[in-house]
Amino acid sequence: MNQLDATFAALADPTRRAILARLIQGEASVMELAEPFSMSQPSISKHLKVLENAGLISRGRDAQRRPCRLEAKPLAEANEWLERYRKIWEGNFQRLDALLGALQANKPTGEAEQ
Amino acid sequence: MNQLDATFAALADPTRRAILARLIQGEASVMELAEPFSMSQPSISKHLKVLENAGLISRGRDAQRRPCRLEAKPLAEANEWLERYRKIWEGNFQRLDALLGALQANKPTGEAEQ
DNA sequence: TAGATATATACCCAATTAGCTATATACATG
DNA sequence: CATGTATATAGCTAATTGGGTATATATCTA
Repeated sequence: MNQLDATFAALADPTRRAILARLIQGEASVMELAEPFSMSQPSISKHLKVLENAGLISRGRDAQRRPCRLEAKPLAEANEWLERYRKIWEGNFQRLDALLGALQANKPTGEAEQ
Repeated sequence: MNQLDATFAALADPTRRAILARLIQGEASVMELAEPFSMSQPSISKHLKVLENAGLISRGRDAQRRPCRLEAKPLAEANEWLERYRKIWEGNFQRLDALLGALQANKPTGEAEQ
């Protein structure tokens, strides 16, 4: 599994995304990370292992604690991959803007706009 | 499965990312999309279904063909999610820059730098 | 050294996934 | 209408995943 595979796979789980979001505020122990979830400690440890294997977190040692910290570089790579598509979605948003403009100017059509 | 789950899960596969990359150039039929891969046609159809369910492509009808086109909006959402982390990785890159600067100024340390 | 606390590992299970082959469906054309 | 072309679906399998419980390991502290 290459880096991008691992990064996107790790991000595909909401528990793992929430853990990463928490780590924006700084290091945290497994207990602290587990607290918001109604999930067993081993399950959280498993999620942390997925994140660690993907290079999205690294871990230290503080007595019994193994504090986790965010390693954002793989996220930067994922972001770069997504950047290739930016022109396209901005194009789409322009079209959406145009549609919204038309709807304001004229009567609403009631048409699905998906 | 929410939108972000579905988007990231879809992006976790290199075949699917390659298909999306191909679609930047414009619409393509299933045959055309399958051509670069040594993979059966049904397997490609399955990947396309994953992309479609994630809202990353939509499909038309042109005689027997079901042309696929890119729908980049969910990618924009994924990008927005990643933007939260930008400050952090840019911080890391600064630190890396600082390290590189130090290495240029002084002697290399030979230390592992991850 | 004997707990207590924090974390990891082993193992089980059900669901999902990614591939395959065989077959069905949709449409075009001779 | 018969055949060819494009695509989808069904059904199989092996591997992976995400959850759980029980237990092991590591470290502090009394």
